[in-house]
Amino acid sequence: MVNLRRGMTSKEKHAKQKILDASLEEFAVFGFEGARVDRIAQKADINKAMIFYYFSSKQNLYRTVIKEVLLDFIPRVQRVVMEAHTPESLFEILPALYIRYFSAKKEVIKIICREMIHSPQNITPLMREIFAEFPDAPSKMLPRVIREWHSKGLLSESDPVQFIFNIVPLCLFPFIAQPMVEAILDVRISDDKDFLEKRIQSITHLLKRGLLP
Amino acid sequence: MVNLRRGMTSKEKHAKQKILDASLEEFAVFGFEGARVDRIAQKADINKAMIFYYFSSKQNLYRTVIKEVLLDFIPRVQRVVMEAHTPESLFEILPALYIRYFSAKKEVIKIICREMIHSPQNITPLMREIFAEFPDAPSKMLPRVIREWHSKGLLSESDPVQFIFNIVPLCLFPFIAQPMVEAILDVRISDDKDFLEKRIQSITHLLKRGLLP
Amino acid sequence: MVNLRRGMTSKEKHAKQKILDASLEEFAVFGFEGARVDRIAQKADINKAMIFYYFSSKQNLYRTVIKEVLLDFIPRVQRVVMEAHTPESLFEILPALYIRYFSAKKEVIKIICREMIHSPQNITPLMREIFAEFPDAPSKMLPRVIREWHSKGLLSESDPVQFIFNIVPLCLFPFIAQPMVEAILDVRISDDKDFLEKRIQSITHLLKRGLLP
Amino acid sequence: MVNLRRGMTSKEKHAKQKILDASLEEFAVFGFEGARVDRIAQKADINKAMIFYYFSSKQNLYRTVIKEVLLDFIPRVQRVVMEAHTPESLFEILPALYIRYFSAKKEVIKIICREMIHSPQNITPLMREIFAEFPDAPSKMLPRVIREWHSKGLLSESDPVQFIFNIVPLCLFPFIAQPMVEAILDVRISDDKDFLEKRIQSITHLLKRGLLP
DNA sequence: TATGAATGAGAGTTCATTCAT
DNA sequence: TATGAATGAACTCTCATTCAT
Repeated sequence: MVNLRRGMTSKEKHAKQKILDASLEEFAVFGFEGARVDRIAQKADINKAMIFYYFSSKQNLYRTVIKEVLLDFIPRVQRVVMEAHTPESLFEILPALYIRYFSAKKEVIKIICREMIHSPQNITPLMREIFAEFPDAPSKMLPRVIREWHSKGLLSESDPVQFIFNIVPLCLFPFIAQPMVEAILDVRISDDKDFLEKRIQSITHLLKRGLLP
Repeated sequence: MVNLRRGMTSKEKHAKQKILDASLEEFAVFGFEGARVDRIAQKADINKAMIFYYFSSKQNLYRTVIKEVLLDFIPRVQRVVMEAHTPESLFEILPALYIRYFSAKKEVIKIICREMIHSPQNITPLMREIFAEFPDAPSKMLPRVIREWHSKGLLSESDPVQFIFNIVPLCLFPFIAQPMVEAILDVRISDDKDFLEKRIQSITHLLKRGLLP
Repeated sequence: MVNLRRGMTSKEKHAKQKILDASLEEFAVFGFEGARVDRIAQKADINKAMIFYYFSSKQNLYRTVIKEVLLDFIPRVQRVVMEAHTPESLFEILPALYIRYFSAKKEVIKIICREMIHSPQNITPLMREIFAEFPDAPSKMLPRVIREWHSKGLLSESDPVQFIFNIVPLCLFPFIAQPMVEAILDVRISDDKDFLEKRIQSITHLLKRGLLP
Repeated sequence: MVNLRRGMTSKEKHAKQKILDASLEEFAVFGFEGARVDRIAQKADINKAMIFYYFSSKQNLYRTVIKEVLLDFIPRVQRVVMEAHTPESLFEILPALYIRYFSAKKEVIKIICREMIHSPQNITPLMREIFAEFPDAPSKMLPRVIREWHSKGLLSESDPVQFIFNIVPLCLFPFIAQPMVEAILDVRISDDKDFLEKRIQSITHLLKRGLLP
C-alpha cells in the first residue's frame, strides 16, 4: 500500500491515513459494494466507528479514495503530455509511464476501471474537477497539440478522440486482460520487469509505426 | 436484453430465460455484489423464489449468466480468427466484429471486465473450459498461425502474447474508457453508427500500419 | 422401514404408504420442525404435491404417522399386561417386549420421546383416544390389577404411578441414553442380540428383586 | 430461568447473559429447528442483531447453551458419585440430586434428551470434553468403584453399563414420560414437592432392594 | 478521539403450500 | 392421480451506521 496523501497533522495522519490505505486495497479488491467497513477497520487496525468519524459514510470514504487516486495519477500524465514536443517522444514516454505506474499500483487501475464500468456518472465529474484545476486545460490543450502535429505532418491521426482511444487502452488494459490472455493462450504471464519492458517496447513500436506518418 | 439461449422447451423458456435476461442486465449495471435478487425478480416479473428454484443461489445464477455470455461471444471470435488467412484480413474483420458486437451488447463487456478485475480466478477456468471444447484449441492454433505469418514475413510481431495485447484492448476498451475520454476532452462521445465505423477504421488502420511489415 | 399399515386398495397403498414410511424415518431423524417435505417426497419417490393431496398438511401427516406408530405399539403392551397374571410374569415379559420392539423400531421410540418432550399436549390426547378404544381401559384396569396384586402380597409397590415410572423408563431410555453412557464410560455399546438380552435380564432382575415383596 | 454463568464483567453480563437465558428456554420448548431467533431476541429484550454479534450464528448459540447446561449439571453428579463411599449412600443421594435438580430445571433435561435423540454426534463429544477435564475421569473411576463394590459383596451388579442404565433412566425419564403416564392412567400428575419426594423414595427403594445383595 | 455495544433496514434463502395442467 | 411451476411468508444473517461512555 502506498501513501498517496501529504500534509496533515501527525496524529490525524495516523488514523485517517491508515483508513485511506486500507480502503484503497479493500475497494480495489472487492469494489464498492463488495467492500466491508468492518474489514477496512480491521486492516487499518482502528475502531470501526472512527471511519464514520472521519469520513461520515462509506460512500464518502470511497469518493475520497478515488479522488486521492486520481490526484496522484492524472498530474503525472498531464506533465508527460506537456513535456512531449513531438508525437515520437510522446509515444516513447507515455506507455512507459503508464505501464510502470500501474504495475506498481494495481489497486489504482482496478478502482478506476470499476468506476468507469459501473458509475461513470460518479467518476466523470471528479475527473473534470481535477482537470479544471490545471492551468492549461487538457480539453483545450490536447486537441490543439494534436491538430498542430497533424497539420505539421508529424501525425497521421487528426481526431483527438481516436488518438486517445488508440493509446490509453494499450497501456491500461493489459493489467486487466491478463487473465483472459492467459486463458486463451494457456500460459502464465509473469509481471516481472522484463515482461513489462517488452510490453512497453511493443506498444511504442505499434504506435510509432501506426500513427506516425 | 438479448436472448443468448437456444433450444429449450417453451415452458422452461419463460421463467428461466426471463430470469437470465434480467440477471444479465442487473449484473452488468450493478456488479455481483451490487445486484439485488429482488430487483432481478421484479425485472423478470416472476416470484423471487423462482430464482432459487431454477438457480439455487445468486452465485450460481451469476456463474450461469457469465457462462452464457462467454458461450455466445467466444465462438464468434474463434470463427473469425480461423477464417482469416492473412493478418491483413484479420485486422479488417476482427475489430469490426468486436466493436459491433459489444456496441450491441454493452452488458456483456461490462460483466467480462468486472470479472477480470475482481475475480479472475473465477472467469479464467470458465474460459479455459470453453476453449477446451473447440476442435482446434486457440492456445495451440494461435501461436502456430502467428509464428507462421511471422516467418512468412507477413507480420512484424512474433510474440502471441504481445500480439493479443495489441489487438484486444483497442477493441474492448473504448466502451469502458468512454467516460474518461469524455472528461479529458470535455466532449460527448455518441455511440452512433458513424462513430463506431470510424473507430473500426482507426483500429484497422493502426494495426495494419503498426503490425504488418 | 417397516410397513405399519394394512388394508387399503393396492394403488393407493403404494403412494400413500410410501409417504408414510418415508415420513416415519424423516420425522424420527429430524423431528417435526427439522423434517422437510421435499426430502420426504424424495425418499418416497413421489411428487411433493402428492403429500398434500393425501395428507393435506405436514402437521396432519405427522399426526398420522404418530397415530400409526401408537396403534402398532400400544396394543402389544396392552396385550402383555392383560395376559400377565402375576407381577413376576409381567416383569419377565414386559421388558423383553419393550426392548426387542424398540430395538427393531428405533424411529418409533425417537418420535414418541420427542413428542413427549416438545408437545405433550399433542400426544396425550392421541394416546387417550387409542386407550379409549380398548374394551378394558388401562386407566381402570391397571390400578385395579396393581392394587389387587399388592393386597394379595404379590407386589411391594401399591401406587400405579410409581409402578409405571419404575418400569417404563428402564425399558425405553437405554435407546436414548446410549450415547450419554458411551461418553461417560468411554466405550462403544453395541446393540447386538447379546447385549439386548443382557439388558433384558438386568431389568427383569432389578424389577423382581426391587418390586416383589 | 436460571443464570448458569459466573464471573463476567457487568456490561457483558447484561445482553449476553440475557440472550443465553432466553435461548435456554426457547430451545427447551421448541428444539433447535423450532426455535426462532426473533423470539429469543424478544424474550431477551435485545436487538436481534446482538445475538449474532455475540454468538455469530444460531448453531453456535445453541452449542453454547448446551455447553453451559452440561457444565452446570455434570460436575454436580460427578461430585455426588465421588463422595458416595457405599452403593447404599449412592442410591440415597443420587436419585435425590437428579430429581430435585431437573424438577428445578426442566429446560435442561429437555435439551439434553432432545440432543441425545436427534444429534448424539453433537452432544457426545461435548460430554467427553467436559469429562476429560475432571481429575479422575469417570470412564476410569466408575468401573473401578463398581467392580470394587461388587467384589466386596456390596453390589449385585458388576457391569458398569447395566449399572448406569438401571439408575439414570429412573431419574431422568419421569420428567419426560409424565404425559404418557397421565394418558395411560388418566390422571393429572402434579410435580409438587410431595410427589417428587415420593418419587425419590420409590427409586431409592427400588435400587436398594434391586441392586444391593 | 476512541471504543464496544446497539440498531434497523434489508439481504439472500428456505419451505410449506397451492395452482394449472 | 400426478407433475413442475409458482407463491408468499418467514427465517437466518449482514451491514452501514449511531450511541453512550
